[in-house]
Amino acid sequence: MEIPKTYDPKITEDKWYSHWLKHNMFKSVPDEREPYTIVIPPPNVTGVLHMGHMLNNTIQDVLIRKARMQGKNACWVPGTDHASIATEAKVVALLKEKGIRKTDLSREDFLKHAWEWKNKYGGIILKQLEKLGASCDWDRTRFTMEQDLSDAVIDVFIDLYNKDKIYRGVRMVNWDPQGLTAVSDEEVIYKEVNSKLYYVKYKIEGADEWITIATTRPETILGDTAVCVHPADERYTHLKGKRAIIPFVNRSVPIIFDDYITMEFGTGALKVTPAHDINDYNLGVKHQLEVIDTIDANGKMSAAAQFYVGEDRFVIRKKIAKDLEELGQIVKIEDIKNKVGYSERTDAVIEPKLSMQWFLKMDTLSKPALENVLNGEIKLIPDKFVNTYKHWMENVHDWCISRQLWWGQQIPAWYDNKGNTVVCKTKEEALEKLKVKNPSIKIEDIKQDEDVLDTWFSSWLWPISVFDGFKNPDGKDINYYYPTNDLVTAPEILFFWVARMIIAGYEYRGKKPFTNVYLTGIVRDKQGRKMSKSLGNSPDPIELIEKYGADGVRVGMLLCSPAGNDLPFDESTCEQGRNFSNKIWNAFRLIKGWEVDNTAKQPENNAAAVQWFEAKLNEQLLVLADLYSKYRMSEALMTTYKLVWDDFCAWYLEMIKPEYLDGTSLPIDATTYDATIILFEKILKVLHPFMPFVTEEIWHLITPRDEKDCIVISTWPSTTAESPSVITQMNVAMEIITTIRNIRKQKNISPKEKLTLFAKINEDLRVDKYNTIVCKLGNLANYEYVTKKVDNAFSFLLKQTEFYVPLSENIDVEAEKERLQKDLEYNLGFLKSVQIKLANEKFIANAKPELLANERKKQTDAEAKIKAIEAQLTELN
RNA sequence: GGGAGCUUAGCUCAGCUGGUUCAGAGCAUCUGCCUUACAAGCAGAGGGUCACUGGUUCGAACCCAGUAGUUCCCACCA
Repeated sequence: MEIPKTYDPKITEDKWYSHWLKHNMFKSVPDEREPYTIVIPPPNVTGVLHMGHMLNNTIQDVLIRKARMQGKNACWVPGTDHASIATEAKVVALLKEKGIRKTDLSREDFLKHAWEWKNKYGGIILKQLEKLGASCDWDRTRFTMEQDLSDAVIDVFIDLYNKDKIYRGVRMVNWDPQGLTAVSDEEVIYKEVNSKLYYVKYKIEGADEWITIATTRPETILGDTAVCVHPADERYTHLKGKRAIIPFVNRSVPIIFDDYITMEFGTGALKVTPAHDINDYNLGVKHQLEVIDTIDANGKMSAAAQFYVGEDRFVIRKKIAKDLEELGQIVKIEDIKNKVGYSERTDAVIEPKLSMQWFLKMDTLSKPALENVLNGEIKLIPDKFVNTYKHWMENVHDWCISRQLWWGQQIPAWYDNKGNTVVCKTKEEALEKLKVKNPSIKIEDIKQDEDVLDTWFSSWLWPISVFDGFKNPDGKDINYYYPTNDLVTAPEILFFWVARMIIAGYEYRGKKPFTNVYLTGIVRDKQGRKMSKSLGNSPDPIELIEKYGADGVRVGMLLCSPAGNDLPFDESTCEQGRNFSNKIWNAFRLIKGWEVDNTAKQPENNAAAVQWFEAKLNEQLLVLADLYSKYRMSEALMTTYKLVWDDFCAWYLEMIKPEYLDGTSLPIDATTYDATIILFEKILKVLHPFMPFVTEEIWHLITPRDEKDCIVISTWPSTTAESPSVITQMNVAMEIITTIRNIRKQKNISPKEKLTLFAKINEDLRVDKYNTIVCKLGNLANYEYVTKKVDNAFSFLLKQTEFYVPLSENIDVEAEKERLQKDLEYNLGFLKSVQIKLANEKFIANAKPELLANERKKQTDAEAKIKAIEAQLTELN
């Protein structure tokens, strides 16, 4: 059979993925083995795969595949998040296209549309993960709004309410005027923007005097209920007890004094709008100011504003400034930079707004979550994030958990017609409970709270709820898989999600939810910008897979992604990944093409090569184990890459490759061939977590196998004791080969021209079994030992052995001398530096004994080498 | 405003508790090869005052201080 020259991912990827699924190779059920568990950070159900997911899920897949091969019961739980605000916004937009307004629909009808949408499009992202090769146990796919998970959310809410950790109250919250809901502090992103600072003068009541305030938000003037200055500010002390007149509305408001004011800012006088600024609100509470809510939920001026009613606050900002100017009340306008909060989900400017919301008290809940990260029970990788985590957890605010949306878990709070509230699961229960306070109540009088819970209030339970830990707290699954092992996620959601999962884990299982948190970097473009849909700078991962193959893209992503460092993504690394797939493919093609001689005895050089590569592989497996244990994924990949490309392909295969005679290939002896197959299969296994498809394809082509005998469930190669001498001996042979190649290059000798090599070597240093290898890879006709110098030959020195390569052309004696002289100087310098060290009493006194011994050895080695060079030089003269 | 991190070759990064003349890897570059596994390849080579300044030390890319640049997190300055 003719094997194609290049590896074609298109004909292998779908084939193997469905094969794996067909044979349930990703499936996990509890058994006697040690579990290894990862729960996926559930992507938004509205999402499509982006580069961040690619990175994230590639890492998870590498970890899970490796664990599976190491004999653990690997379980990767996939799923999606209902993402209430994002999904609701999407459905609202979709309905709008059809000419339907959300307000025209009942809650039930809207939810019907939303579920329809979810059922139709909600699975896209999971399908895309299959393209990447993600080895999730798809039978365990969960959705944060499916029945069991929603039940868990509601139970937890009720439980926390009963524990007095949840309360309801009117607070200043972050209002998203586009999403029409409150959002939590964490969902507000502050950006620095260019603004204008308007200096506006207010008339002092009953006096021919004005006070000038400075504001960036003139549109809130209509809601002003005071002017505030610092008590120590002498400019304003005479205004004690006076009142100011608010423009347009002509409202008389008190001038109050509070040391909250920064006298240096603006004019030192602040307009106070308790309804639309958190600081002003606090001042209002303190000084018992009236609260006038002049901006409605949509960010438009409300009736209470009296003027500009129904117009957008930003339109009004300009208009009001112009109108004030006409009134002669604008003193000046300055350009300033300030920070404005934007909604994480809708990117609308956040409006501080007073409203009735539900909150979760975080102070005591967060304690164990902080402790157990600080004491290393839960590890953050890289650990620099511990600081950030600590800071957040120590300053954590109460969590606003209610959202004015329909898509999500509706808050299980029930109200009667007399202002009574109960929290419980069903309306019927609520009726019973309310009857206590309100005996005449009928079920029709009971209304459920309209709000739903923050999405994160469901996803913080994810590691428990995916295993039915709430429905069945003593169940087999939860007890077996929980705590999970590794969580792989982006640092952006460390507080949103990771911290809260830890809190929930301790609160509801009394145990951590996971042991290691691997925080990936953020994928950026070449200019360092974050990849995002709005910037359009993110390549489509699926297109990349089409172009380079899933294995190529996986390698490309991982090559440049140390934990926690941002990843400047460049498509060229995917190209490197694709080339690597091809390299492996061609190694297979070479081996597969050999003719095997079952009777031939294994030549000594082949035995040496096999022995060497076994040692090398063993050595690198130990390196890999160490790197994996430290979650150094890109280094583990690079180590694998070099092992395969350099050691296996460039050296080992070249060493044992049968020679060609008269246009036909000689057969290879069966011993070497069999050993090579075994080694190659080990190589494939080591590669498999990174490159599942190409390795599976070759796995089946290199050896005929049962269809159930897949590399996915093969066993990770074991290691033995190290044999460093084999490696160092071969290193010498390799060095000789490289030097000969170097000489060819320098002297312009064709690689085809056979050379002869003479070595003036000590008997005890000779290891003859490598000589044939040297001859083969150096393309030598002869390799002979001599006892004295060879004339008219290029010479070089390795490990105190002189080598000579006789050349047809005459040796340029002067050039040789010069080269040797340089070499001599280098070694003299080196010797000197060692001698200085050894002459230093303090060094002798302080250095570790093994270091000292090493230095002494260096000294004798250098001396010997110098002698050898000097001898060569005198011979030349 | 507070805090954390980063700065090593053209690019992306290693360099563990200071100790080989210590400055490394991959990619890119350059040179020579269409050598029957692979030009998506082979062989070879060149590239860096380890951001800057000072200190500690027998010895500093590594420890300390300061400076500059840069990234991120937190915070209610109108």
